[in-house]
Amino acid sequence: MAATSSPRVRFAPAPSGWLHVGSVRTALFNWLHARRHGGTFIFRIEDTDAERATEESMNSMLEAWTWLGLDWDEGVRIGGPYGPYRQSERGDLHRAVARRLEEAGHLYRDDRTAEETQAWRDERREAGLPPITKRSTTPAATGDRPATLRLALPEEGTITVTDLVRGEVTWDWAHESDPVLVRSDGSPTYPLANTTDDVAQGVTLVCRGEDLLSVTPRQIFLYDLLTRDGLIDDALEECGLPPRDPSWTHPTEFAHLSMIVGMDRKKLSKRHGSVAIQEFERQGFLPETLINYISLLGWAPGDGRERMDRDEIVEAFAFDNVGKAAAAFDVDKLTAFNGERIRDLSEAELAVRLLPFLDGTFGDALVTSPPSHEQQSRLEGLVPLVQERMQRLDEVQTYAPAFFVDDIELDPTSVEKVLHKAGAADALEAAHRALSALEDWSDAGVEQTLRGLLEELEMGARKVFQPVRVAVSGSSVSPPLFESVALLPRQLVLDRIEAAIQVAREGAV
RNA sequence: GCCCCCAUCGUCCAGCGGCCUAGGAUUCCACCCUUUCAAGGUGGCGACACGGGUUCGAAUCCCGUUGGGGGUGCCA
Repeated sequence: MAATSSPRVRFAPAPSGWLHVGSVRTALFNWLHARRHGGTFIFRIEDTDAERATEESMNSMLEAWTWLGLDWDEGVRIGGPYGPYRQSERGDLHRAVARRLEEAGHLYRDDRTAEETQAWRDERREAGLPPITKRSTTPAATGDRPATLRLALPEEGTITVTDLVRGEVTWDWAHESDPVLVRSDGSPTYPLANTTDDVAQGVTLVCRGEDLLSVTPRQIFLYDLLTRDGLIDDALEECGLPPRDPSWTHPTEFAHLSMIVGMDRKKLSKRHGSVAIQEFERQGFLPETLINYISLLGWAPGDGRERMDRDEIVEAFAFDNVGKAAAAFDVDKLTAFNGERIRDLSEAELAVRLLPFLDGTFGDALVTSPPSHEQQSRLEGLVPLVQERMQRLDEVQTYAPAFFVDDIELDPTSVEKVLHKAGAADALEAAHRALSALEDWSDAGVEQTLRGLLEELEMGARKVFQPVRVAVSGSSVSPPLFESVALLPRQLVLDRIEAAIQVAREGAV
């Protein structure tokens, strides 16, 4: 059937905390697979744990995903034909499914409290026995206290899953503990909700983190129960939810992605610097850099390409070339990629991207929001001067003050190293005189004038240009000198040189 | 403890039995360019975890060891 050839995949995060790089990698690979094969990418929110799920977290995840320039075809906010897409709004369905499963004899009641179960597990472990809960060894519920509903998994035999990245993996049912599907308070758990929704929404391929690999056997077992005898369809109808497409079965393909770790091979965490996507935005990483870099964590197109845009990645993506080993997140390489991408931007585009780092959105406000005409043209003049010396957009903040603030502070080290050296005051006085008289206030004009000083003073370029650089930019490290001078108003440049002459004289005494 | 997964330069990947004296990227170092810092160019350092097999031949296949990771929840 034609309908089944079009994949349906989902990204289904639990909304607690921020979206971080590990989740983005999982979501991205799902998205890539959908786009590569003309499929559907579903953004579902799994907020069954009322204790941890927050609205704020959900919103920030959606924002981060959007910032990355990615979209979704069905899901929260935009809806779709198989909603709702927030699990908390599908509780009726999950309960209806549980009731039918129980009626069919697949579930059993376990009325031990969480504490009792935990104590039992500890005992088993101490005795060197596996703490596996099975129907045959669980004491019958008495009926007079709240009980959980557990799914009765097979007691023996094996199950083999063919994973797209891991190959064949086999488990022994005897080692699989019966999962709780319904808590003693009647609320559905992840194993129930996740599985039910995958089936109800026609998911064809499940791509997620390796941490969920061990959960796959019970999930497949459940998929089977749900689709057998139209159980899911009856439950859907009972709850007044949209029916499934008749061609759907249940997820048949799995892809478990390895973890992303820090450079120390430990689980990625705050200790490794940024993990939240918004943090990268704030630091001046381009969304396209993140997409490119993250796509290369555990995957490569196979032809040696590394710098790729989104469409190129979509075209080359395949689970066949996804690696099994955990990948370390290398900020240095990400940063190098980012620098290259910044250089690839047009000057106009870079100016737009730089604005949030100048208007106070991120960091100090050096320009008004929106910028004045004067500020805008100054920015446009600044862009070509800084473009090739930035790895991250936020670095513009080290260069920008000299161009947007009248009073600059002179860097003490630069003063010491440059202004307090013999000849500095002479060079500055000569520069002041020459620039005062300059008629053509342009890159070429300034260059010609300042170069002319070299012969006149019989001094080396370094001896002449460095003092002027410190005077005008405030530091011995700055964008190109002539262009910087030409970009500023003459009077401002002359004032700065004059101020620097005072400093140079003081140091010489 | 038990179950499962993983293992090529510091890091990310290529390699899928002979093309490998192991290739690219990144990092680091050197040199060139240069008025600073960059960018750019050139070159260099740097890895098949270990031990057994299989084979004419192994980074590639099998077994074991070691080392990492995940799971073992009324979290997801």
